Amino acid sequence: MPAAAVELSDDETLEFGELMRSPGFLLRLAQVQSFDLFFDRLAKHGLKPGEFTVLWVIGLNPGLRQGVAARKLRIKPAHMTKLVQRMVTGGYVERTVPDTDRRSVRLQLTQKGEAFVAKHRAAFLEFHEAERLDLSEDEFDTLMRLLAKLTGIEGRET
Amino acid sequence: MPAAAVELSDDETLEFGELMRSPGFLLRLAQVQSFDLFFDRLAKHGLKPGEFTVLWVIGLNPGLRQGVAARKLRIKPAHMTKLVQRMVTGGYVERTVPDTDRRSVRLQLTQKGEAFVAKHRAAFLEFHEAERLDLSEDEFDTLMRLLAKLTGIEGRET
DNA sequence: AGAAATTAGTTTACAGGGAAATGTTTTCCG
DNA sequence: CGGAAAACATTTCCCTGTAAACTAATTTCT
Repeated sequence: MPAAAVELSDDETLEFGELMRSPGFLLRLAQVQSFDLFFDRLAKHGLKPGEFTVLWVIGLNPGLRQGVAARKLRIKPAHMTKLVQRMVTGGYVERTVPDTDRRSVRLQLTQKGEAFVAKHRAAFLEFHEAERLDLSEDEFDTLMRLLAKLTGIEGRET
Repeated sequence: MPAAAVELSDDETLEFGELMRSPGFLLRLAQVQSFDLFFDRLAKHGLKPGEFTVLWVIGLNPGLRQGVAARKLRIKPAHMTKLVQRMVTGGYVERTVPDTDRRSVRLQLTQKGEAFVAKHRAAFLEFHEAERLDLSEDEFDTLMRLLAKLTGIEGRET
């Protein structure tokens, strides 16, 4: 073998090159990490990120149309159907078909659903803090703002 | 019906509440969006984000150990095995089991693999720009920096 | 009004990725 | 040295989420 073995990455340090400028790549990494953390912290409460998010949003927007929720939360309609079915079966959500447009479905929390959200609200909010990892408060705010802008999301008021 | 119908979200505007401060939520939204854009732009080149990323990284780190790649790219070992198998079958990647440690597997691109990466490099880099959407250059840089910090990633030099 | 097109949600059939168990090879340590 | 434990990758099985086709209701066009 020649004198200098090819710059071999036998250690744990990797060259990423332009990947470090790739939003898609970094976003995926960050999201997977955040997901793992979520399970570490909240799985014991019986929370799954998608399901709890949907309950949360229905709670804040009673009478929400199922399709609107799917679009805004970027959940595919087919999947949303299953999610909602599970939540209805579990007794957390109620479906209503309004007379004005009988194609659509409106969602609202049952009392059990309200109670569930209320019960886990604190753990959920606290988790946001954990996710900051070692970002300063400013950095965290900036990150939230940029992600919101990137996704074109806009909540009402706060 | 009573005078003021419950604050009904029959329109398309949604209240997210504290979700707007949830990294996990915003990261997922951003990542799904980025993914969709990737397919819009690059599916015609036959590129899938995961696969191309792996090829890219192997190209930059010849002799990379499969397990290290899995850890760094946050791909589960089981999935990495399948990915690599496909790429070996396709003739893009070569696997070598070194004599010094016959448990491990080292990866490198074949000529075909090199050619493939070279061919699509431009489209891939250009895509990063598209992903900026309407972020300014400063905002984009900041976002990349914060995501890198959040994930604790570090490439060698730039 | 009545056919055509659009919108909403569901069903079915399938692919992608994950957890757990397995088969090897290597390291640790008495 | 030799057996236990660890490291690495693969295989098997399962679950989540997706695409595509479908049913039902509503709107549009003439």
